[in-house]
Amino acid sequence: MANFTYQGRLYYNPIELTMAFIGGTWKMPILLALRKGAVRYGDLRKTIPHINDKMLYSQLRDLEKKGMIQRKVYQTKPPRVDYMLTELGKKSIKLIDKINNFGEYLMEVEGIE
Amino acid sequence: MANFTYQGRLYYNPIELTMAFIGGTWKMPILLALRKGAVRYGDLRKTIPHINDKMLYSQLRDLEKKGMIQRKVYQTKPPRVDYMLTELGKKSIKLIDKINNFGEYLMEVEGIE
DNA sequence: GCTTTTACATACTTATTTGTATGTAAAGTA
DNA sequence: TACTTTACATACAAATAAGTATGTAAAAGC
Repeated sequence: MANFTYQGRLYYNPIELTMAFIGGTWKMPILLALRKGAVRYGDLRKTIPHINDKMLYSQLRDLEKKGMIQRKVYQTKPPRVDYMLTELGKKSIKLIDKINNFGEYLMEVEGIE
Repeated sequence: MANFTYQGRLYYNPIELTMAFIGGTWKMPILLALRKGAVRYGDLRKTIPHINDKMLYSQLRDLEKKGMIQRKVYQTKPPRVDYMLTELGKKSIKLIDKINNFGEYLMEVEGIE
């Protein structure tokens, strides 16, 4: 497995690429929040605990750039914007569920509740 | 799902806990390198591309502290130290494979080779 | 006419992660 | 006797990620 670049960054293996798509503190919570269908910006804010505007908007932009989510703007005042998973985004959900499940297993093993 | 702490850090959800165990640039490559059995320190260095001593040793310490790997020291000169997966570490391999597979899928989709 | 709402956007600071350079012990090798 | 090997360890710097504070437009509500 050789190195490769994607969107101007160098990667050493497929794992790093996966993490570019779903890694960091907020991407997986955002993707999970969209699993049932379109959600507006303000509702994402309310649904995802502890997230702030800068993180939400910058991660939404990045997920859009990577083709994981779609943005839909309604020309109303005040504005309304919906976000939804693309096909690629939907494919990531199964993996994110597994990552979440492993975390729950760890909580059990470590006696965390 | 409320917040919780583990080893002195605060977590908001199980995903973050999983990433504490297998996340970062080097933990998954290290764990995969141990999947076939015990490997010595020096061989890990040679097997994992681009890793440096500081990253290897600090991630090994962290993985050990989290119960993912075991360390076995042979009292020889120069020293020999083997690392191997614990049961918990073995359980992580299936998940890491899935993360790797998703990355390979992304490479296909994005036309990276 | 002043405040609120919505969905951002930017500047700046802080925290976390990663990388570089260098050092160590103690025996074996040239 | 000087150099190499092994498995670390530490100080420090650079890079990346995350968080804080503040601002914007334009219409609707009080």
